[in-house]
Amino acid sequence: MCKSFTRHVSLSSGLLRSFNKISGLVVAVARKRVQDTANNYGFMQLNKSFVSADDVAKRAGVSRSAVSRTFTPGASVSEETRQRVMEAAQALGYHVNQLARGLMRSESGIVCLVVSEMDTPYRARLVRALTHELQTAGKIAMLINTDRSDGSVDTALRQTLHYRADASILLSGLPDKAITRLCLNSGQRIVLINRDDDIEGPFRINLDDGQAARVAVSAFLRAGCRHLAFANSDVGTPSLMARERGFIAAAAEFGLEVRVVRHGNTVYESGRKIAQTLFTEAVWPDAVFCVNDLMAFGLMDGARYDFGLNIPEDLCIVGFDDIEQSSWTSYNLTTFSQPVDEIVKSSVAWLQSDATAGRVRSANLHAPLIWRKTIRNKL
Amino acid sequence: MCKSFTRHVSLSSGLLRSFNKISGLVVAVARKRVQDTANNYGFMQLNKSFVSADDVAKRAGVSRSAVSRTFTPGASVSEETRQRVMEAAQALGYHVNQLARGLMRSESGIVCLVVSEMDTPYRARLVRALTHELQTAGKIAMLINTDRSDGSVDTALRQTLHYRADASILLSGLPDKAITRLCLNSGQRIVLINRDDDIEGPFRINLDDGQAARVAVSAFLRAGCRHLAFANSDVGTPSLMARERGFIAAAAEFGLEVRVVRHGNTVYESGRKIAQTLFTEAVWPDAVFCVNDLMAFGLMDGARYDFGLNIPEDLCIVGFDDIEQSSWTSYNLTTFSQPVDEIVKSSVAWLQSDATAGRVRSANLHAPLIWRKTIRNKL
DNA sequence: GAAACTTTTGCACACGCTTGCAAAAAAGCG
DNA sequence: CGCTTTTTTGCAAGCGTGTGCAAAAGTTTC
Repeated sequence: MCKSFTRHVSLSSGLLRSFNKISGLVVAVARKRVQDTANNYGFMQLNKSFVSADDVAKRAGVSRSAVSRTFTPGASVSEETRQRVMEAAQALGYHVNQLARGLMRSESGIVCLVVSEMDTPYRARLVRALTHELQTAGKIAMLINTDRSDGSVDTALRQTLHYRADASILLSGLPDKAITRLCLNSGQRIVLINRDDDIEGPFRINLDDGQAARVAVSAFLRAGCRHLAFANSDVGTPSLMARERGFIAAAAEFGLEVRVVRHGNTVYESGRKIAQTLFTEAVWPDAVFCVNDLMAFGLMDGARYDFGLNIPEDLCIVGFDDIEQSSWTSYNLTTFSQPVDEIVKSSVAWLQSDATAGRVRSANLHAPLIWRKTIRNKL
Repeated sequence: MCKSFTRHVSLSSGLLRSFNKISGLVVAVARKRVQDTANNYGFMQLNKSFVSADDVAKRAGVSRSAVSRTFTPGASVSEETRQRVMEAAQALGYHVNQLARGLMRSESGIVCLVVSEMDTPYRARLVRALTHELQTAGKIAMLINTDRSDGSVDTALRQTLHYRADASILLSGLPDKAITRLCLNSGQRIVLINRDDDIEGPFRINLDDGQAARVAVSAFLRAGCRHLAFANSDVGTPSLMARERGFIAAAAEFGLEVRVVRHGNTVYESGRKIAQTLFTEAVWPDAVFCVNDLMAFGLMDGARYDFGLNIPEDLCIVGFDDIEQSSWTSYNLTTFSQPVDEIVKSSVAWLQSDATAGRVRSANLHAPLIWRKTIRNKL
């Protein structure tokens, strides 16, 4: 309200400003007094709501440009004024307003992570690694949760436009092509992780799912398994379907059929359900490739506790992701490892690469098999 | 570079703008051509890098204020102009620049989540729920990872100032008091989740750890346990220490001593290690309160696979957090449930509450015990 | 149809910052 | 010391938005 008051006083900009600051100061002191009446914070209250470069300039006795240059790497400032500015900034608790800076420069430094079900172990790990890497690259992550159903990815991408994000990284869902193009036209860069599609423009990171599936088949065969099954979710994500196709194809090369069961999401419960399906049929599988570790755990628990099977003696299992729980002794799951570090590094590297170069369009990474205890050595 | 060129052409603002737009268009087309030479995107290239309210105004034949008011809820615009504006905005792909809006209004709509080890199941769940709730409240979450060691929380809080966040929610770590005060003075609101401290100003959410510990003790006693142990990490987080103190005190009321073991972080491995410590001693505990579910799993696996114990016959266990894995059959852990929904709701509600009211300072929530299978019924 | 009132609209300034430009200061040089 | 070259500095315009104010347009009332 003191703001609106200063509005219709017609003074020179300088006078108005200092008046504004003084009245702001009064408010701050008053507010503080309510909170801790006992203490005497007289000195600390010198900063108003948010300290601006103007304030620092005034205190250091230099122009605002000097302040700006002090905080702009590579700008021309003499060592002396830089010192003075830094000192004043320190005293006042000044921080460059990135919002305003982003307004002038074309980049905001913001990168949006678009992700649903982010408490899934694999996703959580990815988000952690991404935020870390982005931070060390001088960027900051905005997290957009697309859990709710209403065309959420598109809404999310629109959000990224609101905040003028430099880039968006999609860990889940696929946007409408029109929206994608809108983002690209707005100068935004887009990274798709494990969600292959045919849109031109985004950087796509994928794993060699087919290759992994082949490795799984030969591992099962070496263990003497003959009845292969594949546990998938029924959402039909491209990378999951690629694993399924690869597995079936590789098995076919050895003249084996694959019992495919698809159910629900890629979660523990689904694996559990699939175990019930598989082991109430006439012929039981002796090897199951689970499209994801969580489903593998559900399947293992189902096999063990509902049907009394021993793993790996009666049943061999392979998962995918190598989440932390896979190394827990209760599961000790043989699984394919998501190269999280590589994914993250290549994403951020691409974001920082020269926009005009535009050579690289995608990365294909390898997921190595981590051997633990859910595939027996021999028959 | 075409930008820098327009800079030293001295034209009227209007002309300069349209020139800028045209040259931007040329660049966009050129860039696009490289990508998909086959297609003809002639029409779609009409939008330059980022569409501004000016562009929309020009196209709709109204003033820029009209555009602004159209996108400002509760502003005075006639239905007719609103229509025209919306139409133009749609056609051009206009999105309000929240950065600029945040510059004018005092609030940016940004809320920072400060968190380390965010791939921990409990933290991940909290982050997911928080981002969701913030979004439905019209705010957006910025994620700040404080994994690296260098005074990271303080650095993080400084980051939140850079982006003029309206608020920060701390899920891990505790900031220096000076920094906290700086944030508060800058008009930022702070929420501390499960990290009690004595700073005046932030909103603090805590659980009744002492009460939970008492419940655990009586549950163990009812099961006939007599040798109580407490598995803690050695980082000394306040809430963890509160659980420890509460457990010891409650046991003391029944004349029982507690064997306390502290080790490492609150992770699986630490629980595993603690099992090795406990079961290589002369007298074995028959009940262990683990400060967190992850440690409980490690301890269970250690007890089962390293020492051949049966749970709950030989050993009763209680955890804390009720993460998803606790309900998996391999563990089936009896544990205290973090009231994530309540935590999230009360945080966001406080953020939206009137700043000047300032009545509420903290919330104390209840963590109910979820009964599963790691405490036996009777002796 | 004029007066009184309400709604809508455009102008212009402000938000906090960057940056090109030209003037001022400092440094180098013969 | 004067001249040239380099570095530093302040000015002012601009980024894209919100909003008070007053003028314009529309509406009601008598």
